[in-house]
Amino acid sequence: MLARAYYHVDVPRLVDHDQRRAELGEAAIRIILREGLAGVTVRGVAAEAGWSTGSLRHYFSNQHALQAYVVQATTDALRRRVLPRVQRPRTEGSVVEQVATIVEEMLPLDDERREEYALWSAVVEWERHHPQEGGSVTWNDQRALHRQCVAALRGHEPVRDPGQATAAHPDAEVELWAALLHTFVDGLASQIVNTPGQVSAGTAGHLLRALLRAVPRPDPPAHHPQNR
Amino acid sequence: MLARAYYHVDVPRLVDHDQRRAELGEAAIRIILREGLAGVTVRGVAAEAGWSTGSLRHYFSNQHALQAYVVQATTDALRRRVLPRVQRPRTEGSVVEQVATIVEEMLPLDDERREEYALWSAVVEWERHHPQEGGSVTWNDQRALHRQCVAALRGHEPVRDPGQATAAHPDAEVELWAALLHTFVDGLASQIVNTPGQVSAGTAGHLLRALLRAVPRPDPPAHHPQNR
DNA sequence: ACCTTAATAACACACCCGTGTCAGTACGGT
DNA sequence: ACCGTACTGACACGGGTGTGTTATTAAGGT
Repeated sequence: MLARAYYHVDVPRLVDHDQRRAELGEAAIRIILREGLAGVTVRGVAAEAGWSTGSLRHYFSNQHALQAYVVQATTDALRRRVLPRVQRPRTEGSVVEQVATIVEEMLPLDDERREEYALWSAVVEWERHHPQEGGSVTWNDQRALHRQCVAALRGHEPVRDPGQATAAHPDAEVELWAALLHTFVDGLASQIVNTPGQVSAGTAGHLLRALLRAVPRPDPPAHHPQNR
Repeated sequence: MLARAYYHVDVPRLVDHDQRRAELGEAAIRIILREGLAGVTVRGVAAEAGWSTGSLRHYFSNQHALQAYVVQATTDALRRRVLPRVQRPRTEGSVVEQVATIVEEMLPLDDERREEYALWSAVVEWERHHPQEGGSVTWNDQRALHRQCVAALRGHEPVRDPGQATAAHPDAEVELWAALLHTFVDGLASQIVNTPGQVSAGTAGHLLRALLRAVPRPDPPAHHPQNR
């Protein structure tokens, strides 16, 4: 018995657990988009993946474990999808337009980004109902996007002289405007999804650019140079 | 038979239906605050009010009818509670401070306003899942608050000369800043409830006042005149 | 070739839900 | 005093859910 156990221990026999869990995650994401995170039930996910509940319970002992994994997998997938788009280098157009295109990558302006936003909202909702002592995970991503906005707003300073621009715009003020922008983006996203007929994608773009134009700059340009 | 029906028709016999429905509404509101709108079940509300499901179904034939009534009652209650606070006349402090106190009446900064915001979110969520052809009801309230912000921002113009201020600040620009403020408030509320440890009431107040100070004015004051 | 064991699937149990039905109760008009 | 009717509460049915148990299957090491 002991000798035999020595041979068999730690040998995954048939299937790749991680791959199976990934399949489950994809099925669960489809359900989240269809019915929300509350629709992620043991039976429902198993049926969506074409399994039985018993098989699913071999990989996730609890509904809680299942949902926790799905939240984690969704967060990772969103990071892989959204971050490259946000961090894509931008050189064309005015600075206002550059920052606007960065921010618009995060807004639910078309079906693809609406899906991403719905998944993101599900993750945030999960974290709100299951606060963990290690702090919020999504808030770290929020801060990453926050830093992205900071970097973009630094580019908002006079482009000719990037060396001493920090004197005109101290870090504190840039941080403040990044925080304002961050909050404004959350509000825009909230309005777009909550009042679909009232705030359209075009309206959101106009509001966003209007706010960006109001960011104080050392060099006041002509009247409407960055308009279109 | 016909003669008797003539005497009995339209005579409510024992209880006041409206009052009973109001009792139900209060019980349902307690459940919404505890478990969300999805927790408003026929059985749950009846138990919360101390009734049986059969009695409840005498007043609401469906769960849908129950929830629709609860949403309507909640909307009315919120209007009665929040609007007077928002529309309270403000004369003291700088204009930035006046507008800030107006906006802060709508933010979930303490337990009372957190409750109101939770109820409001439940109503918005209901309207998102049950769009009605008559347009959004809550959007009308949003627009009322929007107009309140417009009026407040008009006061943001030079106080000495309210007559010709409309020339310096045309209506379009005031409308734009009111919309920006409206969106910003939504984002602030969203951040406060979604990331409780990260955006405190004080942070929200600072961000709000920073944005308000950035509203362009014809008369640039001294460096930090309205700071405290 | 056999046998252990992971993997799977089916079922059972208890709970909660919406909804329908129906018998009992109490009030108000006659 | 009586009777109809609004009101009330209890139960039943069908469906869904989480979770635990158990039998069946198949693969891999010996």
